[in-house]
Amino acid sequence: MPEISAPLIAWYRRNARDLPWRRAGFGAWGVLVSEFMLQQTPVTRVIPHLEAWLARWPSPTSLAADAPAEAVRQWANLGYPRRALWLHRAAVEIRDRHGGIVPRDVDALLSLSGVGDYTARAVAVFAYGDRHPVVDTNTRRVLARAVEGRSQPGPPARRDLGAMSDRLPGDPVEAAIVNAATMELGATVCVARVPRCDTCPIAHVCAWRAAGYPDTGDDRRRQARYEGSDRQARGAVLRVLRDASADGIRSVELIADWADAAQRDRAITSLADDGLIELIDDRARLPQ
DNA sequence: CAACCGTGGCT
DNA sequence: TAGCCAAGGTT
Repeated sequence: MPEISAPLIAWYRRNARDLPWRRAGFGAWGVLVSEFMLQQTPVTRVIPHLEAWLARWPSPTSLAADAPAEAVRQWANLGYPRRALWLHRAAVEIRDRHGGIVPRDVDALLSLSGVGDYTARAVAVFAYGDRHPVVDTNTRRVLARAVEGRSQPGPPARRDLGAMSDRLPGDPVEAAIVNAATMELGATVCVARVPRCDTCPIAHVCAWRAAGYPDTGDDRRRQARYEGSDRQARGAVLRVLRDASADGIRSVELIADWADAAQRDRAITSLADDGLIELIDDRARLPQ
């Protein structure tokens, strides 16, 4: 496969979106918060929440000083609210184990709650400028097409990290740009549904294009239906408690009119198991 | 490894 | 409209 770094870097310099976390001096805490919010949530939805979050909690220690309930409430309707809980836990861990400074070491980052392979390396690379492969769903789609000649990536695998690492320049600054540019290309040009190959800076070396854009199938798992799901019930419970006072409300009044009573009970107990709500006597509330 | 975990916009 | 998709992580 020919060199793709040079055209990617040139393209990125001209076409990168102006995103808050790309501003100079945005800070490792801001990058970490942004990466939590960006897990499975579109950029356009994240930006206003990110700015409100950082205005309220400009440091890990400021967040750690508040109750988890405040994090869950501030998270609002961003989705996957356990990310709010994990981000709060990570802030406590950063305060207690790292002197309030977001760690730079990948293994230290990986040990934080809610931080996995992607987020750990994204912080190390984009906040600190170190040289690591950063592999997200965009990266995997770009590599699947440009390198493997497939229409869609397979399920995430550990070897994706090595595959990306192999094509990073040796210079950490350039490597960081290639990481960001590959993600950006996947997010804006080499998109999942209708790719814009006519404007792609690496079309001339794309294996998928060379093969005539074959439909190689899609072995990704389909998302479970949301309507009528336990997740929907959990979301409804949590929405009520976010809007309630700190005392919460009586458990029997939680989405009392939910059609499936067994599902309602499952939602409440599983949320309590997850630590997203507390059940005290006959009441339910966010975790204090 | 597969299942599970929210929410909203887009086609 | 119903399904797809989104800067993933944990169990």
